Amino acid sequence: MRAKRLDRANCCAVEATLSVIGGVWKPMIVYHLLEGRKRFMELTRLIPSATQRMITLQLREMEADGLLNRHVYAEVPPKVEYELTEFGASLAPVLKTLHQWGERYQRERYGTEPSLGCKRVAD
Amino acid sequence: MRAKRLDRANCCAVEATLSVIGGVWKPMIVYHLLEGRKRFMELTRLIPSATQRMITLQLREMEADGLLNRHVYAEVPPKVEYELTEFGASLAPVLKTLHQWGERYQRERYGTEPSLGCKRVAD
DNA sequence: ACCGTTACTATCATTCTTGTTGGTATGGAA
DNA sequence: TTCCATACCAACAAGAATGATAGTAACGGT
Repeated sequence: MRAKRLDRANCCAVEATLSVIGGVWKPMIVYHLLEGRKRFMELTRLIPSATQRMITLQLREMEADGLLNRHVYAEVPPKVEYELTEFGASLAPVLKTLHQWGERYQRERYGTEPSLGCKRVAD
Repeated sequence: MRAKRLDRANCCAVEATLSVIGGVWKPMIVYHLLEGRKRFMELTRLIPSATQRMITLQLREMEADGLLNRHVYAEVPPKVEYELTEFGASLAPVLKTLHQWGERYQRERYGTEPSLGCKRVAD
């Protein structure tokens, strides 16, 4: 990823995309948010392999990239919801492409059957 | 990328693909090899921002993933050529998809014109 | 009165990734 | 004869990403 010293504006467009959805969690976050807006805690429960800290950091970056909006409710305990923008939702076909190639890779290299649970992406 | 502790065989297919072409250099290597087989030194000159060490490491991983073949000539000074497999070449449409989304991202977020030099991917 | 809940932030420790440097063998050029 | 070129590898250093842990405020439930 090395997002730090990458010039997103002028690098190759392929790199730009990878800097936006590369990594392990951003695709998962997008995937879950394609279902609808979700609270922070919901996301952490949907992605138990990620720490809260990571989810927070990824959400911040995605917000800065215009992929999602943050809806803060002035309540206690706090309530914050995240929702994909139209732009963020436009990643769906990109994820689909990545998913299809990945399935071929897993089949040819490992003889693995595609894992379930990515229905929104696979369709 | 954190390739280390990722189970490529059983993880989500999206992750699998990202583990194979994620990062800054693998897409560039694939891109240049789509033009035809190339020697090691050619690649380092085509991708001057990467150190030789990185190119070597990336090539090794890509070979292990079945994306390319290594042709070693028993000569001195050494001569080694790298060539995409059919499987590796099947990444072209994936790169294209990433490239197209990246262009939109750069246009909408930064008003940047698409950078030249990715013709083989852009078509 | 006490505890759990939420959506974080801040700090440190650990692990991963990348860079830097130096070395190798030998044939051909200068 | 000395130097360069090639395709690396090994060792160490620096830098970046991630994990673990603790803390916050105020409300509802027991």
